[in-house]
Amino acid sequence: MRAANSESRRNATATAAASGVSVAEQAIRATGARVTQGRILVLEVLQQAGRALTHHEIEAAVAGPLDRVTVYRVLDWLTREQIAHKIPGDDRVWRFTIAGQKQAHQHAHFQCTDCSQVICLDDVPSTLRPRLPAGYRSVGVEVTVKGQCKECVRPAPRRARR
Amino acid sequence: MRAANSESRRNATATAAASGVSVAEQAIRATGARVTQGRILVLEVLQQAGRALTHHEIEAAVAGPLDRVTVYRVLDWLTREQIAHKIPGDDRVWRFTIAGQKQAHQHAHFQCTDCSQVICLDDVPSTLRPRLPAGYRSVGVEVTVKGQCKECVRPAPRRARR
DNA sequence: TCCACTGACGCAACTCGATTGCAAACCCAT
DNA sequence: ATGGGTTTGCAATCGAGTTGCGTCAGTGGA
Repeated sequence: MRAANSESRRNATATAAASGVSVAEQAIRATGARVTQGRILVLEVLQQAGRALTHHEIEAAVAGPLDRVTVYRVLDWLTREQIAHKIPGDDRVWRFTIAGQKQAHQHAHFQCTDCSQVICLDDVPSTLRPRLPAGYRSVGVEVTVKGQCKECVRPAPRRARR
Repeated sequence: MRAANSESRRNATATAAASGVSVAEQAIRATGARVTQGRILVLEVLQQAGRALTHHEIEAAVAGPLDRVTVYRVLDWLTREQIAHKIPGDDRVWRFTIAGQKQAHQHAHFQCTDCSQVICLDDVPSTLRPRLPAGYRSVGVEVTVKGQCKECVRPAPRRARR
């Protein structure tokens, strides 16, 4: 996962390569907050992953320069800025993805019951609106599909877990 | 036999007093496994709570005789037997409810963003079936409504959290 | 370009829900 | 009642996430 990074990052950010400024950096600068190495690195990792990543995975992908706690804090900040999205899983571990634009309050995820991996699902029936008891206020709806991912459908399940 | 739930639950105490055997005990006996004090007590607590309870709340409700670890193990067993339902929350704490009959694979919860309390929602649009990537297998769908509960809608939010 | 200010970082210690190992206690079929 | 397989209680442990604090570095002004 590490080795592929710099390569694909260059591709994914063609415009950035031209301007010398990555899309990640632009997104961070747009918030008005400080643009730091940690924020750039973590955001780039998230942007390249096609799925939700755990803190562990992110830390490993960033590989080296960033402290464990810093990764936590950056992720927390990204979540507060609504650049990233924090997902609770069945293994008591947070997972993070870049937050799409449309996904604001209606979002769907798939979580594998075997390896706990989480991916985002795009097409959600946005008409979903369960009835709440009187006095309750709905802010958003999360839909999580449980099942087995492509790898885990086959005989030998991946043993990931965390 | 397992699910004598809904209506008889209200009279659980009375029934138990009359017959000497609680609905909880009956449900446990129906599994074929051992009927122990711990299992009976925990299940009764769950049956009487109208909402999802944390391990802490259950331990407190059982009040005394049961070890912390035993409560964990009983809850784990109840979940495996599908008598109870284990819900991941936004505060990294498991919550448990008695599992209804119909709710097997389609289930909805409400979780308060302020106090983290979880309640079960009954009427879920069972037509919900998001499209998965090729090779993925769906087992069930969980719908979680985020928002504020009756208490937390008002000015002063409850400070529960864990 | 330099400087000062403030927010971010790194490190270490800590929290707390949950899990595990093992001996003793318990349930229940015989 | 009894044997033996399950459960329980206790203590130790795990691990994701958090906090406190001194230092470092991005940023805006001189």
